[in-house]
Amino acid sequence: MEEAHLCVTLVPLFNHLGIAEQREINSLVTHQKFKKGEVILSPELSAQLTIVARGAMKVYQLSANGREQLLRVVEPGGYEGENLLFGAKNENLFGEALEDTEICRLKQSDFQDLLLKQPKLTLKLLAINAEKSNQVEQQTRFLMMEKVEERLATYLLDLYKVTKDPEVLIPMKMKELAAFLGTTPETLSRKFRLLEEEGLINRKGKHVHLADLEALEEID
DNA sequence: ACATTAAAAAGCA
DNA sequence: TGCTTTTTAATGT
Repeated sequence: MEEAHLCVTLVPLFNHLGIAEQREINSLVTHQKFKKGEVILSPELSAQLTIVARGAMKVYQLSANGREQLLRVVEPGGYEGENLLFGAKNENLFGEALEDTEICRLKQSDFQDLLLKQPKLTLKLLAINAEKSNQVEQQTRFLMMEKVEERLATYLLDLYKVTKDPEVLIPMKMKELAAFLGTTPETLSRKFRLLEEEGLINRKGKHVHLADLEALEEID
């Protein structure tokens, strides 16, 4: 029994169930390991529930020009693909391992059987999905803002609101932040420099000091 | 205003 | 050092 890998117990969706049910679910699940950079989810292989047990998976879609639009980062306990299980044919949805990552997959038919047997699961799924659509709202709120400057300022202020500290640390690579904000690393770099020249921020790599919070709020 | 392309500079293992 | 990430500059949409 080398598998200390009851990923079912890690997942909010399942971990409120009794041990017997968890065992049953776990027996339906297949485990996979991915190395950093490997593709976990692609449009063809996505008719299954994918759970992150360890590591992190970024979920993104490709826009017309082939640029990626990052949607979210799924961390241990999170999952992706539940809407696909109900028939929503999300075409260009991809998932990639940000680091060495362990994944559990549940087949569509098995998952549907589970929901029939465990009505509690259906409610839990609904609740967790509601939170998820909130995050999607936040993302579309970024894309509705016209200027990159504005999106960047809003992002920095969001980090500040979380920590209450004007010394902020960008938690991802600039390349990924650019994708998150819907722009390129080049433009992002220029906007950072612009804000620095205007005296609104100081930056040393990924450490950013928010010098003028009020002015950042007013960008638009 | 921003993207794209190319290339230099800076970081990191 | 050799590879990856970030920045700078020139040019295109």
